[in-house]
Amino acid sequence: MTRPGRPAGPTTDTETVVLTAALDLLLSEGAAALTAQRLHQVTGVSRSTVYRHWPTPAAVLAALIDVAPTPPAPPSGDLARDLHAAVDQLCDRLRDRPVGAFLQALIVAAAADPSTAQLRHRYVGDLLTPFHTVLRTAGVPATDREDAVAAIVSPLLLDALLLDRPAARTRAHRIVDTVARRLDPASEAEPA
Amino acid sequence: MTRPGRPAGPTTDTETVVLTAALDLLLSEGAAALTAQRLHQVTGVSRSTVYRHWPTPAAVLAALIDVAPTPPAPPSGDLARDLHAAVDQLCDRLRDRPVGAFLQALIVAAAADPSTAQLRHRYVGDLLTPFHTVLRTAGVPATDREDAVAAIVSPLLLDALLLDRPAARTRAHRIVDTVARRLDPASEAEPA
Amino acid sequence: MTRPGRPAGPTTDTETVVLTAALDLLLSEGAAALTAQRLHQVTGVSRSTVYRHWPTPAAVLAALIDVAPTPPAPPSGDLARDLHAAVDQLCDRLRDRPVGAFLQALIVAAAADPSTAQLRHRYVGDLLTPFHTVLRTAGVPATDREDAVAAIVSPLLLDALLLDRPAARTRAHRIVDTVARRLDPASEAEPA
Amino acid sequence: MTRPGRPAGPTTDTETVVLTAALDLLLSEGAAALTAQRLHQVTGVSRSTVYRHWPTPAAVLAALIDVAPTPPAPPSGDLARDLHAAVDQLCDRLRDRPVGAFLQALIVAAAADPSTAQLRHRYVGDLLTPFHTVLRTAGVPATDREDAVAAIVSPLLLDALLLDRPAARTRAHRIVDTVARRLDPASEAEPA
DNA sequence: ATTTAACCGAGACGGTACGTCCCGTCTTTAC
DNA sequence: GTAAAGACGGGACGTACCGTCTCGGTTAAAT
Repeated sequence: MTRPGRPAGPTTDTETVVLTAALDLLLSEGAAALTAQRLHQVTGVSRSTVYRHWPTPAAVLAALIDVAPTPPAPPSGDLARDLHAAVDQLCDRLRDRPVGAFLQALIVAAAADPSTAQLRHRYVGDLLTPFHTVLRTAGVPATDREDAVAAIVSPLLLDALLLDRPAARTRAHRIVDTVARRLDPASEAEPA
Repeated sequence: MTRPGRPAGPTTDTETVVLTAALDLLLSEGAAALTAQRLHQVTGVSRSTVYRHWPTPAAVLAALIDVAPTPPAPPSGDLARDLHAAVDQLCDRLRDRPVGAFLQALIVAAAADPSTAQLRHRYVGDLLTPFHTVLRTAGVPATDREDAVAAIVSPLLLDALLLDRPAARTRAHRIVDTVARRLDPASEAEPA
Repeated sequence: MTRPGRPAGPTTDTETVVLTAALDLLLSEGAAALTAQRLHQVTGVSRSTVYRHWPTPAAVLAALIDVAPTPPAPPSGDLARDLHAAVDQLCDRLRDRPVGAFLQALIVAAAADPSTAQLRHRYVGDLLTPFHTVLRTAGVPATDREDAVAAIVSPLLLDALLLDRPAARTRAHRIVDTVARRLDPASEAEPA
Repeated sequence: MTRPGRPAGPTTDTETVVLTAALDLLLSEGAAALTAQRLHQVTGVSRSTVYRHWPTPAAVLAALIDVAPTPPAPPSGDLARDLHAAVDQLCDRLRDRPVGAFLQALIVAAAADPSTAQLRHRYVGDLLTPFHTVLRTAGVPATDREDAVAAIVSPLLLDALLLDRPAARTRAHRIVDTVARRLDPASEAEPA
């Protein structure tokens, strides 16, 4: 990583600075704040520079999402325990990480730039992946898998997206119990 | 004590003209198009007049929602049949009526005007009401009711909101079957 | 064809109410405040009514000027005394009455409505009339009369119009002395 | 400690273009035309840019006045001749240059922005300066000086301001004769 | 007493200007 | 080659007036 030319200067990594501030902005002011103008005001980085790196607010959003990728899924155990673990992890991310803000931002961005839809689909897919993995590993057939994932995850996302309330973790665990009991009657798991 | 002069009230049917166009705009261009400017361009109604009637885009949205109220709930039968009916009705509304667009618009509007959240909560509540009614009539306890409604409705809303695909009607019916079988083992209803 | 209607004129004293308020407005806020809107706010008289009576702000101004006509000139005496009296009267009007405000208003109004110029010329003429009368009575020839009136009156108007300071009464009297001494060397009048 | 980047300063001659057009506008349409909107229509320069340079019409007016400064006073000779020269110069400026329009504009501007008064006082002062200089050089005491300047200049300004007629040059010269004869009886100058 | 028209109030409507803000592009300069 | 500074055109925004219009209520005069 040799930088040509410019010998002096602290060479602050502009992208890091801006993206960090962008994340703060997204969480504090919402998706509409991811503007070149706004980022300039917050970071001091010149407006021209911001435009050069990310020509559109959607690009900033995409960069943000790429920067904070989904952490690897839990190893594995039996069906019920793994589902509970995945629920806990998703609830944690909905609480601590900007997953909710990301989802809202992805909808808001699509209002101005329809091409964002693809990014949104990918992001939702990433959120669902752990659950699909667990169920597929347990040998659940595709249709049942779809239904189960939908019944478990959708309510959590809806809480964050439409009702502005923390993810109903215990309700999600109850639904997991129901699902697990139906798909794998042998295991009579207890809620976490 | 009647004061002289002409009583209040808009003489013309400006509101009708604008709201009709607003609905078209919302469906064709999304929530960001519900601007006074845009409505003026589309309807020919003066920008001042649009502002006079609805000072903010959120007001237009609210008026639109009030104009298209939830149709009355179905009469009643047994649990499974009523749930299936409610699912069908919701899927129809998601397909024919701008429920999906409304939901997206309500999120977009909240980005600029946080006071829209209340409107959004009310709207989602109205969507859930039929299901709650059916389950309460059948004597299902509150907690189970919450879980059931969440498991049934959330996936449908999420399809419209995040994945831009038509409501997965058959999956919803399968989930209704599961739920109904668990809550009311007597009925062994088949999917419609 | 005798109609049994009500063929009378304006019954109420709306005009009085509005014009009184208009005068106050002119003095307190300047010529730009003589708006139908503003008069409505101040008087409570409906905007429509104001428009009905005076279609344009210039009309209000004209009505105001007609309402406050120049009081009759002083009877007469010798040249110097009469000139001093006229100066005093003009200074009083510049101080107490809205002559200064009228002049400014007449210039401001002309910016929006060039037809006001005629009104302005008439008004200035009325202000000069007493001086011309006095000098003509004293037998001063036309050219000298013009010069004398200009030298005496113009500085007073300029103070009010351009320099926003009270009329320099004593200076005016000094100029009158100079003029009178030159035009009528017999009279060695003392300043008032 | 030179910071990187391009230093300030408008690259193009936008200001020249706009101010030239502004002068034309002032003379052809009056003070009320010195609007950002109007300047944009006339010059093609964007409205934003006009606002960026002169946030208020009064600023445009001030810039115009600064652009056309008073030319240097005449060298000097005896009292009467210098006064006649100053009168001629002022009459020329009232005829050729927009002094009359400036004065009207300064009054109109004050109607919307009282802070313009200061600018107006300064401008009138500049107009009077040559006369004061001449008289002071000739040793005329302060009070007489004030009277003389007022008697000579005020009629000229009033013609331009209130009566919309060309400056009465010959009358001004007659008044100068009278004044000079009184202040400096040695010189029995004839009108130029 | 009834008619009749002048007067007035309330306000909807289209239109225009205002001043502010943001956006995206560009050029020029400095490192 | 990258960053900073900022001028510029363009456009939307929300507000404020303006002038016109219609509608409805009141009232004073003339029959």
